[in-house]
Amino acid sequence: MQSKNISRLLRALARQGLDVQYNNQSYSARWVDSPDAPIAEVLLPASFPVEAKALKQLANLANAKHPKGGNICHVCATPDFHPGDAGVAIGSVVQTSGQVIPAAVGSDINCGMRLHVADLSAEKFLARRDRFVELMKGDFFFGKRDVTMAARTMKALFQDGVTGWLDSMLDKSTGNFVRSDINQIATEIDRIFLNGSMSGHIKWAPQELVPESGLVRDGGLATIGGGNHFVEVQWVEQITNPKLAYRWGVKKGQLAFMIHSGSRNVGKYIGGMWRDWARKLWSEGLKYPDSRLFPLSSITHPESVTDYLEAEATAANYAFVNRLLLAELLRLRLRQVYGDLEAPLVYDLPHNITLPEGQGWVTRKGACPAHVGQPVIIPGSMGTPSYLLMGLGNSDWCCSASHGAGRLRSRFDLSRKGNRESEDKLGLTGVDCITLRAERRIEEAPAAYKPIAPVIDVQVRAGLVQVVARMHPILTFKA
DNA sequence: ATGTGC
Repeated sequence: MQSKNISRLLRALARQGLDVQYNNQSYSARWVDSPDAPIAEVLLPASFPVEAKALKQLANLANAKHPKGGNICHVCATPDFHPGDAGVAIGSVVQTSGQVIPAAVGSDINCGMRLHVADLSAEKFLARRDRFVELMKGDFFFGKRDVTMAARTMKALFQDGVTGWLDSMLDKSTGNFVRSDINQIATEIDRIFLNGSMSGHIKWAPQELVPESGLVRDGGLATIGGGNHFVEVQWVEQITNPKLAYRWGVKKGQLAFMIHSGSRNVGKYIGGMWRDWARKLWSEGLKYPDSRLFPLSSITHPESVTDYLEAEATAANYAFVNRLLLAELLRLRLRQVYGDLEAPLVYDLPHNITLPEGQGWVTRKGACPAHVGQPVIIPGSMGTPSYLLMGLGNSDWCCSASHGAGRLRSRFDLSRKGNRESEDKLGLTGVDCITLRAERRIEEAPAAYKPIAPVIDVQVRAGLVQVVARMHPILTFKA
């Protein structure tokens, strides 16, 4: 089944010291001169292209054992596998003990997905689409927003995520939330991974966002962000597992609202800070790794690992609240345009995060946790379906699933060549995408991504996930 | 990923 191109690629990699084999829907990769490193595996259909850069990055990750303590236990990658800018491939999952690798998460801390549904037909939605778009434009059309928030609320959300934010919205004298719509948010907390609350600390947050008292002007909360991030209105076109779908509140014909966003500038700030610190900690008589991956050892520097995890959690908390507030904007406008709709949360889960699992940690970069029975949300693109699935907790793949279809063509390639390609060739025919930046529509066109169906299919066949429902895009908002 | 950039 392998094409000549792939065979040629594997031979070229072998000459560079990277042993890559393909069988049974997966590549295995290992640097020949590192026989003790675990063999990295990539789940990928034979018909899909694979890039040398991404394979090298994954083998480097398997090679990122801390020389003075710590272990790489397991490295794998999901079918949305493609090269990353910072030396770690998107779709990588690494299980470690005695060490964590800040670069394996990077800057986009707690990038994740959130899904709501509403009892509203596509027909009724489209009848007032223009009014809805007009209102959402006002909400979304700026990369920055000036949210004015009490400093104590900001502090609470950095330290405790959604729980902290809810606590700060409580009127202590009456025991009620300051606004009645917050009641619904509180009842939905069990539908957020880790309840949207991790152990963070304000000392890791950008200083200007955590004054002692007063008000904070924040430009990141309740904004979508760039790249592949979006807010999308979809239609539930197929239910594959009715029992689970009903249990999770999803029905055929409903409208779905999907949010893909992360920790914005906070993750950039904290991720960048720790990328630099990990490198500095490394310079204590150790040879610099060529891969630019600098693991922190919990054996030689235990405080560095607890500090990093606390810092990562601080950004993760911000991301959970960011998605929550984006969803509240959506619900507000839906109610304004379509009347009293509940639009309940189905699930919110991170796909860029380090979690304690097994004897150590699992770091996923562009990969969803997919533990047994857990809801998993995998978006396609603005012109192709997205999926709601259930995790099967497959330990061969570190209990993970892909976070999307995976990029096929770079943003740069599309901004340079895409503008000269036809709408049809870009897969944009019939796509309703609202964005102020025309190039975003090109860079994020369906042709930028792998076809989602085989990506889902290979994960179902390999026993990572089970499909619960499929949603078709109606309207996409890009920043 | 980031109001970015070969």
